[in-house]
Amino acid sequence: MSQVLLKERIRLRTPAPIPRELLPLGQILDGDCIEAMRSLPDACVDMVFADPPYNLQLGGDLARPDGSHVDAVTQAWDKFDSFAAYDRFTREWLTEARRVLKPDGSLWVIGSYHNIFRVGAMLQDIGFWILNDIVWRKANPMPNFKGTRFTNAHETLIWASTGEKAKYTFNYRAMKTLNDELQMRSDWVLPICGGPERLRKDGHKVHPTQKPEALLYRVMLATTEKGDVVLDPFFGTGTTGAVAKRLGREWIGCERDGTYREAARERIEMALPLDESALKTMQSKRTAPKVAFGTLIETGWIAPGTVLTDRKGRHTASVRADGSLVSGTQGGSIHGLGAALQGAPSCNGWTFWHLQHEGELKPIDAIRQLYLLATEP
Amino acid sequence: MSQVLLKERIRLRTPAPIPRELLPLGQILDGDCIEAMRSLPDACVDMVFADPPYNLQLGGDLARPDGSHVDAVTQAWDKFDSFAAYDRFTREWLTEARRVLKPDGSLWVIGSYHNIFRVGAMLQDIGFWILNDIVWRKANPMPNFKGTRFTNAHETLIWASTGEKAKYTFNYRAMKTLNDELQMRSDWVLPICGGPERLRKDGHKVHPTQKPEALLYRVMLATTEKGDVVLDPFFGTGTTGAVAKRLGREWIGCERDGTYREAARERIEMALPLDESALKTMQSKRTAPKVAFGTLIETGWIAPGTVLTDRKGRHTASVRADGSLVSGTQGGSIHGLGAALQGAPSCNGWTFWHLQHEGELKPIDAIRQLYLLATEP
DNA sequence: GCCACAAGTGAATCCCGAG
DNA sequence: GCTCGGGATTCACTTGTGG
Repeated sequence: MSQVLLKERIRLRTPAPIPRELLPLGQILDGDCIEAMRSLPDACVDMVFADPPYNLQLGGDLARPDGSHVDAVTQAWDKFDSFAAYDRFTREWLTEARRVLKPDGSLWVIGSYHNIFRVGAMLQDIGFWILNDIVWRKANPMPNFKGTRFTNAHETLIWASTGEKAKYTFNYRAMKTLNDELQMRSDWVLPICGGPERLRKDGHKVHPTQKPEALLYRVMLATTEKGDVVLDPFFGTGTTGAVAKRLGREWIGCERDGTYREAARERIEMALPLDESALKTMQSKRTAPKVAFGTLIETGWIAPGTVLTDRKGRHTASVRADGSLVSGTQGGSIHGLGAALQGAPSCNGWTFWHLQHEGELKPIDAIRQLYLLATEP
Repeated sequence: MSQVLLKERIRLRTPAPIPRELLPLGQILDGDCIEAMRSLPDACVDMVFADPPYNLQLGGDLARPDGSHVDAVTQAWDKFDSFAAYDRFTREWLTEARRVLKPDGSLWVIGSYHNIFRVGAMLQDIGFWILNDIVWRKANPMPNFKGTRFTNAHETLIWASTGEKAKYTFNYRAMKTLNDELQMRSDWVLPICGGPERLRKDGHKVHPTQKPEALLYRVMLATTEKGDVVLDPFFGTGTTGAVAKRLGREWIGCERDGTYREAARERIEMALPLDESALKTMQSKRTAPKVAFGTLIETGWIAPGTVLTDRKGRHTASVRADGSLVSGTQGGSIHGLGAALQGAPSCNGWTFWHLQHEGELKPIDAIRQLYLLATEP
């Protein structure tokens, strides 16, 4: 590593990235997820997707420390014990998840009303910063047979960054495209996992709570980049792995049940990765190559002296050779002058300023689009 | 009282009911809700509906893309120093709510991801038993203006009994009728409170977070009987009181803000019948299922990489992972790219684009029909 | 009166890289 | 850490205005 780069890393307190070959990519770690995660280095994964047990009877993990028998009379206290035990378990795996996450990574957890409130409160306590709660609205839920409550027709996911100020990945444009050019909302309507997707053996479900691949597809497409590493501490039959493989993401799983591990391996083996061109998604302007207004002047797409107006013709300005605008005695960048004339704190000059083009009044952003199209490789 | 009844009460440890004239029915108690609730006897109300502060923790100002200013919740009542302070507050009012609830009564709380996980965990800790979590899917939520997250399009309600073995009221039949003879689900689509229902004074909303009457209507119709007493510790402008009056329930409110109390009194006095549109909304069928093209990709009905053509095979395009299409150097949504390739101002991509399906060239709309058929409840 | 169009608004944890 | 400034970013619905 060059001295310059090394110094830069030290200055930014950014640890060197973990070499990929040191990570168990594409592997299902055997055993308890907390132990398994402890075998991973700090800050090595880009996303954690967790589908923890919902119920409070978690067997070995949640046995009382002293192994004492619970008397039926003390049932109320037992509940408190169960919640406390579940909370301890939750704190432990969330803490490990936080440790292995890169600072700019994010966490997803899915749960139902039995556990999601405890998980959500705990992850806030630990320092995660909730970005959204997402409702998976099941298109075809199981009815409430006894007619005693509302049909439980949804599950809740929490998406959280590693802290209030932390950066995170959100592929806004891809989500908007996926949702017919409307912003993707926090409620997702998706069918439950059934049909050929549902893993079965001898006519029985292999896993009781197999999640639909569509759910993981949206999660990963929204909040990871191609090549990112996704960790699933409750791997089950490997939905996370299968979708990661399809979408060109790396994955690591933890699962202590051998039957699930075996089913997951087989399944992921069969999954087909998408090819490069299909994986490309609509990119936002933020990540698109930047074009300065001055470039349009230099390259002759807009001539110096051109008169720009706002959409209503209330303000006019003239383009100068250096790409600045002048309006009366005021001058400035397309953004600065637009803001000044409106008395606004800020202004996107690209959409504020218009010009006559082919008989129509068009925002100068349209000219930029033409330029981009023409110079596209 | 007969000896038999008295013995029965003793056996069931059921205290004699509180005489109604000792309760402040139809009154808004002035002051802090915890103090106000302490003035009520034990086990005297059938339902508590609570809309506590959400502890939003908002940052600076937020502007819309057009530069206008978003009117945020900046009231002092939503400010807490820390999660710990919020938790203390939550524990106190929940404890009082539990005390004043009859054993067979139930609790409703509404919140957002900022607070609902803490409230949910706390009420479980205190001994409440969650019966359902309900998602209020807003028909018209505020968008995410900066494109940084999923549009926060829902709020969460928790419905809980006083304990695991407690009885509770659930009017199954009424809910099924309200939902066009289908079981009422845990996700409710309702518009936010606006229009003539929204209380305004001098052109400004009286309360920043007034809840729609349709929401309270469904809550009360589902989980109380006529004549039941409903307590709202965070009464605000009295949506709970207005709906209770409409539905023949008794109500008690707590509110420390005089302006809110005054507005609530006036409003409940008027007891305007729910207007036609609100009623219609409440009783309408679920919204027609809308399927985005992206959903067909996520759910595997159309694979990324699939080649689409128009009916005559003049144009071809390839499907990408986010549901966008790419044709040569051009990309876009099914509608946008269709329009661009034809040089048309607009295009219905669903009927324009076709694919080979079972040996025939079919419009992609046919696949959407198959998907709808398969996921129909 | 009606239609077309413009303007306003709702519980919101709402930018980010360069220097 | 900070500031500075370029420039990216909205959906459904209601109300008001002008013709």
